[in-house]
Amino acid sequence: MKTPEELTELFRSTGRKVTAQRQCIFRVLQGDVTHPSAEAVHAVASREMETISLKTVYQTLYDLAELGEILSLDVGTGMTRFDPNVDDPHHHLVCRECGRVRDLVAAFPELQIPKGAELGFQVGSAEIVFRGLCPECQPATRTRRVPARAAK
Amino acid sequence: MKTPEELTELFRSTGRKVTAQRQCIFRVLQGDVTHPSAEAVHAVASREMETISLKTVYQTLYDLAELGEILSLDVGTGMTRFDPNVDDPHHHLVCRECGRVRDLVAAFPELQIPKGAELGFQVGSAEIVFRGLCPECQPATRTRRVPARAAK
DNA sequence: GGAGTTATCTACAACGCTTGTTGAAAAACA
DNA sequence: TGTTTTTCAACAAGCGTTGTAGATAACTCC
Repeated sequence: MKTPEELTELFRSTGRKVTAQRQCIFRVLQGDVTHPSAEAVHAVASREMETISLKTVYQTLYDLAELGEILSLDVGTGMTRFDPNVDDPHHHLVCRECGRVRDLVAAFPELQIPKGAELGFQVGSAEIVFRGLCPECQPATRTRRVPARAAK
Repeated sequence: MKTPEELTELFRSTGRKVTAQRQCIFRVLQGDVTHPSAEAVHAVASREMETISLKTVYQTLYDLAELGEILSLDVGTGMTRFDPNVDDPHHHLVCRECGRVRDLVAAFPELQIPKGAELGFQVGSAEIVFRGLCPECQPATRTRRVPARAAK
């Protein structure tokens, strides 16, 4: 995601108006690595602007996603999460206990679909969700392995 | 997923009662590869039992998922999809136009998380969603490639 | 800097998917 | 068949999200 100042420019240059609410949201997202939900963004923004409405947050997040400045994700936690990191190609780690989401910065160019298995689909991208336990939700001991198998 | 007869057994042996509605749902799911939503299952079941309620469908799907006979998936199409294929380890192809979902039967054992990139997560599984266009939604020409890169 | 134009704001209501509640009905077991 | 217990259908409500309204603020052009 660009800086709040650059986003101000970008919004203006694409015919969008720049409001205090929007700049507040830019600031909230800046450097956020928690993949907040709209509600979470709203909660933080509210600390600075008590009257900001959830609808405004949704609208601005939608605009940012349309401009390619953030990603909207559905990782199965029940609500859309937003990711300001659009520069590093990455996938996601999702805690199956608390729903915490973190970026896993890595490309997997070796991901080859076996011939014929694509069933006629014209595949454009692949998203990987790694499920497990975040540091806070882990019991005492800790091991590490990645059996890339079936879904949820 | 087991056969309707085996599911009947399984339900009884786990203290669940077997009703006509449930057996109807077993039959609807049997061999379904379209990853139907609860609504879709309900629509098909309704053709056989006009009065079957959506709630009953949800409840039965939930039971089947609990018994490990089906998988419930969230692939970002706005509603939970259900997959009776729990025997083959597989991932999913999702059409970004129509939301169609198909199984991609393949394991990717080469999916290694770079050291340190897991941020302390204890990773247990990986789900891959391949996004693209299904045969029905494709324009005339057709190419094939899999740049496994960033998310949605 | 001010008036006009246009987008955005808040507040509110409604949406789609899913789940809780209820009394009635049906399955299991004797 | 009678008794117990689960499940049923119908209804309403919950959640995250989106539509609508008039009021307000940002931008443009003078």
